Amino acid sequence: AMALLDEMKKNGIFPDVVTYNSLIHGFFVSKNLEEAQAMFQEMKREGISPNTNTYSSLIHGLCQARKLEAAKATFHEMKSNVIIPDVKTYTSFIRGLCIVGEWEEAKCTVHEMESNGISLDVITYSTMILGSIRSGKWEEALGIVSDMNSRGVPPDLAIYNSLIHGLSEIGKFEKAKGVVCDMKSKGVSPDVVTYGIMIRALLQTGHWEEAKCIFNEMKNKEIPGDVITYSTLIHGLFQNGKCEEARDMYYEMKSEGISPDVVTFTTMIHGFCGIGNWDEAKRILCDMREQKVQPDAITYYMLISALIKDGQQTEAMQLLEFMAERGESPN
RNA sequence: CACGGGUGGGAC
Repeated sequence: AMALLDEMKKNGIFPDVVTYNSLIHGFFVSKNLEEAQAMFQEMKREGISPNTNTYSSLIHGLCQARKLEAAKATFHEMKSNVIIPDVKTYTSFIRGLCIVGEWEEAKCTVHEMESNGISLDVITYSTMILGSIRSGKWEEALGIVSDMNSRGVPPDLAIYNSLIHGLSEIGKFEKAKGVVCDMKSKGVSPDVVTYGIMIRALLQTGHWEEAKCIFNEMKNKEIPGDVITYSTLIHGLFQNGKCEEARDMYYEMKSEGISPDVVTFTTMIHGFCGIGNWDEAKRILCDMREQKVQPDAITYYMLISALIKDGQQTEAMQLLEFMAERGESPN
């Protein structure tokens, strides 16, 4: 990108605000914070005035990198240069505040944007909902959802999923179920992710039979499970001591034409090693090899620990060497 | 021109 920039300058095509905005954005997404900021300084040196998008990119990049002080300073600079922030500028900044846990400050910023005549859009609301959940304010999150409904900005699938996920994570599973009912009644259909969240939550709380019911419900709704759904089920069934059921899921997914991936294989092998069923574990390893799925660092870690726990230190060492030979570096 | 949010799986 820099070579191209040089080339254009040499050919007398001078970068404008759009060029610089692209560069700033590009450097931020490639995590080159200093370069991004250098581009901002360069454009100002060259007498090119930053616009709303320039500041939005900077604020977004700085917030993403958790440089909130710098983001605040940039936002301040923007306003003092009378560049008007838009909904995206505000949303990026609000998200940054939420990321670092400055929930009250985030709410103040929302008031500020509203008093400047900028309405929250679905993404701003989404940011606030996630922020409230992460600050432990799940009641506020639910309140924002009802605000959205009354203000004619209905929550989308992403918002419902993040809410259901957040509530499940903090053990508010009944509330999560309530949200699933709400979304259905508002005509937003749960997708494979929604079901995945519910299935995982049920399995983690020991409700494996109910998890299977939900899985059947999704199949009846013609939402086919994918490799993640099956891996979640397999893992959870093993955790619940339902090894036969887990194995059935493995064969079911294969018969559905869904190829197990490295996570599925690792989960299966881990499950069988955990109960000392080495024969089954080996069978899965063979399947994995046949399917040409490469073990990753986690697979090796799991196998090596299983061998050590079984007193097979020599084999564990051999596996470590093998892993290195295969170009997989131990973590 | 570019640009903002969110969503499920494995070892520890």
